Amino acid sequence: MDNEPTATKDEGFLSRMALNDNKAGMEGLDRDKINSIIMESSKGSKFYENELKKDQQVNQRIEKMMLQKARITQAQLKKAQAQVEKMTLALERSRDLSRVIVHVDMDAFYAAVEMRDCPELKTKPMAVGSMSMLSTSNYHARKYGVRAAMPGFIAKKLCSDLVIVPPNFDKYRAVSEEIREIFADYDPHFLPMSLDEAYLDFTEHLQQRQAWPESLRTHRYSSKSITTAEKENPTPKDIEAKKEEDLSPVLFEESPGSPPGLHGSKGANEGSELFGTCVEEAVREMRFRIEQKTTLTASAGIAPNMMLAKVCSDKNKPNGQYRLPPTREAVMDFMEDLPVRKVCGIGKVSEKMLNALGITKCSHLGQQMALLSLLFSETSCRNFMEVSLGLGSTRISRHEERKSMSIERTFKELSDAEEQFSLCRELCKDLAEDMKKEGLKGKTVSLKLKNVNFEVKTRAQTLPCAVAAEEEIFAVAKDLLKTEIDNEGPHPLKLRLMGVRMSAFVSSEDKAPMQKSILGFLQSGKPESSGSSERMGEPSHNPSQTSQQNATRKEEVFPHRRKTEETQNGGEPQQSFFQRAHAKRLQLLMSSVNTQDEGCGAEASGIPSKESAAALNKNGNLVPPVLENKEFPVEDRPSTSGYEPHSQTLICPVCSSKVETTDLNTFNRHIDVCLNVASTNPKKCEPESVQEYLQECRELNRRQSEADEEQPVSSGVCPWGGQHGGQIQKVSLTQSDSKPTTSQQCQGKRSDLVCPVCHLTQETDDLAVFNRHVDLCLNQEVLHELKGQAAFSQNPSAVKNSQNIASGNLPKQVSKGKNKRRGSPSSLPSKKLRSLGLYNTIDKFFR
DNA sequence: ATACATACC
DNA sequence: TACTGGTATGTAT
Repeated sequence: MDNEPTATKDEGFLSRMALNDNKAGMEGLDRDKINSIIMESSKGSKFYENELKKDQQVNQRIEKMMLQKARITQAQLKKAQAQVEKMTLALERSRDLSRVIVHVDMDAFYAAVEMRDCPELKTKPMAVGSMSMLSTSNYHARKYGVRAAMPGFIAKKLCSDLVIVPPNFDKYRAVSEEIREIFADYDPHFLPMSLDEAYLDFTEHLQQRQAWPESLRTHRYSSKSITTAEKENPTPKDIEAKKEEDLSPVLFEESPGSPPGLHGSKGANEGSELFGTCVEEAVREMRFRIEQKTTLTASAGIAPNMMLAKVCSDKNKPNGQYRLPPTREAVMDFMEDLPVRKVCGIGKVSEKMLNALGITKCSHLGQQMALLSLLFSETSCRNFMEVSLGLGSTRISRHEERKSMSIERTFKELSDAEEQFSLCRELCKDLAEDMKKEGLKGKTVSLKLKNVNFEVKTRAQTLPCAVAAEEEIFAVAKDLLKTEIDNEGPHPLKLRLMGVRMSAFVSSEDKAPMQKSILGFLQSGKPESSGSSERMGEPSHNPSQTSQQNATRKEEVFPHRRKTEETQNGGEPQQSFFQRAHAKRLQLLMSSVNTQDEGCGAEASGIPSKESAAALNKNGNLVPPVLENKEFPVEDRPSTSGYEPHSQTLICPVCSSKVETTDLNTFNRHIDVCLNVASTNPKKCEPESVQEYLQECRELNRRQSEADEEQPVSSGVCPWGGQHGGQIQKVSLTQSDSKPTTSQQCQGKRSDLVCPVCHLTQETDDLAVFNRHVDLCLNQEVLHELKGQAAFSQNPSAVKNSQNIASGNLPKQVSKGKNKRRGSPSSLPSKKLRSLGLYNTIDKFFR
């Protein structure tokens, strides 16, 4: 009594820790005893503590929800009710009972495979997995509460006789192939959910099946299953018996199975069985064939949609099937008492939250929709509503493209930074391998860390260009990791898991080169006159040239980007110079990052990759970070732009993405990563080369400074106004003095527009004129870079004050950085070097 | 876009 | 001794 609070807490907590007898069949277990063993085994562990913590968080979420609920007025509820009813009607109208969806699920798959291949196991409680984690258990073991996702050492406490078999995934895959062959006979478009599970649309099959002769519906008992029997000439009856003998041990004695009456060989030849034409017969036939082929049993659910089929397949598991008739009434009856937890997608947490609202059965969902609509997100609500009505997908579609690929590893305890980095590299290597296998390239790299207290952290960075190579991934991952290590201050990160994930894959078309656009741009040959109207993503209007080198490159350049731009701009180039500059940087990045054949390799477009990769580095350094400004069209820059002093979002000058931090170190690290990625190269530069190169750069920089003095740069007005030859301007959070005031922006009475490319002040108030200038600068840069010219000898003639673009242009930086990284400074044309001027940048790279 | 949580197998 | 690994998606910022 006095420890009532504790008891209460434990009570709720049990829902998290305790075994879930909800999904699998373990009725009549000594649940309390099992739970107490589980708790005993867990208590005090880091894992347990973390689970407790998570549970508290859920409780808080629930509290918050309850508070929200308390604040709901009758009027709100009434209004919500009206909407819910409308919605319900609409959903009801969409109800489609015409499809026959089947969900098939192998019984205790991994365990069953192992038992099949090792008969001694059949009589024992066993599980597949390790002392740390089990992936499946057989039905003997389940009686003890041993189940999937339970650590083996706890399972051992529940059942000391438990045999733990390490997994043989190759074997499971092979079996999976076998059953999938059968699935395909019933639905060639079946949707596999895992090795042992799939959705099938039986609708078509059933239509055809009606006309099938018996011969097509007759299936022999395979010799395989008989092999295990001792009989030489088994009769069907013997086989039935044998089946019971051989397979039942896998299952509970009280296994529902198929009704014996349905089995048998009525009307069939000896050693074979005839199946009818109805759904149930067809599904039973499929399961029969699976069993004959693999000696493993499957369970199935038959229903008008996927959600229901899934629940149904669980109903008579193991080795059974359940059909829900396709009538609204049957469906609604079925949902009536169905616990919400049974529904796919409603897990522990959702269940707990719903329970807190008194919702335990699916019918409650329907009754409480008005309330739910005020407490949950639209997506959740919609889902709840569909569930309550027994609705679900009626068409199964093969999964589209994968969205991410990842690898993670759990290990003992890793606190040494060096080891962490090398582990990280390992992961990147393996991931890169996997990516290569599927020919994927992604833009987002995520790092996942779990410390010894089981606290999980993820850190991600999105690049402007898709990458796939180990080095490219590692460049990002290692920096994310470094940031975390640094953030941990003097203490080491004590990790138990590390993972790396790639996502934001480019679609296959997008993998095609973007640099073609640069080429096309070049080839279009009229940069001056049409510079500002020739968008970066625009494909060449005269595809004539590059074809030899780019035989494989299609002229579909930058497809999705172009689409976007056209949509937004109505085909007219109305981007701000920032947008255009961004596009340009992207292109440069694309051509420099991917120095390999595929993707947007520079070589493919005829740009020597050495030079282009360098461009990246320089690029990044040249362009100082910018405070965020979402809109940014110069023409109508809102007064609330990122120029406001209080703005705290920084924009990376390299990748142009927002960096959500106010920590300048973090921000700078981000920039480092971008730069590193761009210039990724496993090889280190030789020291002499480096020295030599730096020397040259300093020299150039000196000359440049002199030149700059003749063309003073208005300081700081333009966020890109890198006055120091492109050194990265460490952003200070108090930049108010360097930002134009609102009134300046609005009144436009200023002559302080600075070209972000050439860094020269443009004496014009006319934004159109200014934009034209920037266009020309950008175009010229690209042109000259691609033509291998060292510096711009010409200036956009249309705009005054545009001479001497040399010091800060992006392409030159590209050349420089890359060369440096490649460790082949000698190959760097001195002309190019001359145009660099940014030894600080270089320095940074070499440090 | 990023971080974190939930869910499923 | 010991509580996974891979993917998708939802929620919140």
